[in-house]
Amino acid sequence: MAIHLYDSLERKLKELQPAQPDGVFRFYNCGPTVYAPAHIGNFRTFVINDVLRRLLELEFGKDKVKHVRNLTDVDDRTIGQTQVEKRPLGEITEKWTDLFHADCAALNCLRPHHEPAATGYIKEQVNMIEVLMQKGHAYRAADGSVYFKVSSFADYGRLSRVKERELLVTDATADSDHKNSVSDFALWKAYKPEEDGDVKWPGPRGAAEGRPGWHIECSAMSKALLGDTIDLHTGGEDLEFPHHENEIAQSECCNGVPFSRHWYHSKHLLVDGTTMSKSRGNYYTLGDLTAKGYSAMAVRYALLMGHPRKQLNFTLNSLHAATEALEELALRRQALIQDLKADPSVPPSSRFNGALDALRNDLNVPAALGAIFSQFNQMKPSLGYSREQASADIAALDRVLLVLGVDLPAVLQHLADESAPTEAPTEITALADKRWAAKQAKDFAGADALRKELTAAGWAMLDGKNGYRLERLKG
RNA sequence: GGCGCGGUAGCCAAGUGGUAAGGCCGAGCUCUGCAAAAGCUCUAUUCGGCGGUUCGAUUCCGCCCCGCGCCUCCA
Repeated sequence: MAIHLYDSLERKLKELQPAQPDGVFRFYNCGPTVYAPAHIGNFRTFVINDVLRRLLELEFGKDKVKHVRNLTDVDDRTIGQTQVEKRPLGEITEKWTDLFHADCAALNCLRPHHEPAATGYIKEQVNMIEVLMQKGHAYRAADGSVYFKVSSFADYGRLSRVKERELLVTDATADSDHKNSVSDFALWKAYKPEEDGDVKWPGPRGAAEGRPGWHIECSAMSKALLGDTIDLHTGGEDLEFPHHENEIAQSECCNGVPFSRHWYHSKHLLVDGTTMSKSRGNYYTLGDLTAKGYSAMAVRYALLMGHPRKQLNFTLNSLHAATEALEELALRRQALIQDLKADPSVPPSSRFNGALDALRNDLNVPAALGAIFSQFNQMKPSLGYSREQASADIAALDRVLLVLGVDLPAVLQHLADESAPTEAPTEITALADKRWAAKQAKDFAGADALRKELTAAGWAMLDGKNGYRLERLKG
């Protein structure tokens, strides 16, 4: 079964295949703007793209996928942050890039093969703008900025059906600076000393010094790293318009060939049934969640619980469900291996092919998870489940979990860290010792009374054969 | 106003023209003095409402109600 993915441009499921004769699948995923910590909504998109990349690698081979994801390190927001923090742009973007990478690693996202930063490709962007100006698709405005002339590209609006829209004229659009038309968008922004600090580069021929507009970076970096026509371009639903619409216009007018053969947009994450916002108090970063004791792997799993093309409602409740589901999987896989002496390094069975096919079918992750559990629930060391079967089945499980990027050892590690004996205060250990003694003396009434005291004090006493463990009660 | 999406058990969430995956929560049982752990089992006659098409619709069509997202620099 081949991989089929919904194409936002043609609005139908299409098979994914590399176009180039080298058989390498080229895909570009719009990355973060590094001016603040990324939130879990951002990560839903990146995790989905990570699963897609892993699936492509399974399908075409590990060395047959080229994944590029950019870092937007110069734009209104990053520059705005230099004013807030009173630090140079580079320091700020480096700081947030580092955190982004740490979060990605914790979420078990593979590093893209290339992660170009916009400031590293100024020359390529300037070149592209110059070509667009030469071809009459762009013009210099009075202040030295350069704008793309939307009316020069007949196909404009095909992706987002923008022509069918009534553009809402906001202050931002009405304040068209020096644009000839509200639809035109900036390719190059002339330097404004009062806003831009020392952020500026020499501009395209005939333009003022300044900085690139947002959209051009993806066009230029995609061209530089993947070529004029790529196999797939992805991003969050919000990027469909104007960002991707503008990218198509720039790239196709510059290169004269189709920009991307396939477009894919994942839907946004909702939190508590509505869009995330700081004022609503439903805005989470990965750090916010891990600080509450949840594992990053559980967050990844929770972000994968819904279909990528449907808004997913994330709640602390669903994160708890994710945590429990993952632990169940990890613990039972481990128990199977131990009980049956299974060896997962054998060739995989076909047991989880249904889950894999669900992924190949438009990245239906929730269906895949359902298939995983219903199959996994049948892997019981009861009647006739042999070591050989278990080995091959677990190998198959591991393969599909690898595609999902679900790292079970990390789950077990988190579990171990969590239940590591926490230092109990001496009065608690004294109570526990007393209870243990009472129990040994078969004074069960006394033991129960002491357990109650411990519970009231917030501690659970877990009896073993030869001793006990104390665990802090949650909540 | 425009574009688009969705309403499936307490929560999250797949799905199909032929009669509802899965996870969480909850319940019962077994097993251990108790507790925990583990094991077993159960948990939507029903898919927002009303019509229509059909032998048959949650799945197709129409209308209505409700919710959500996006609409020039937010993944």
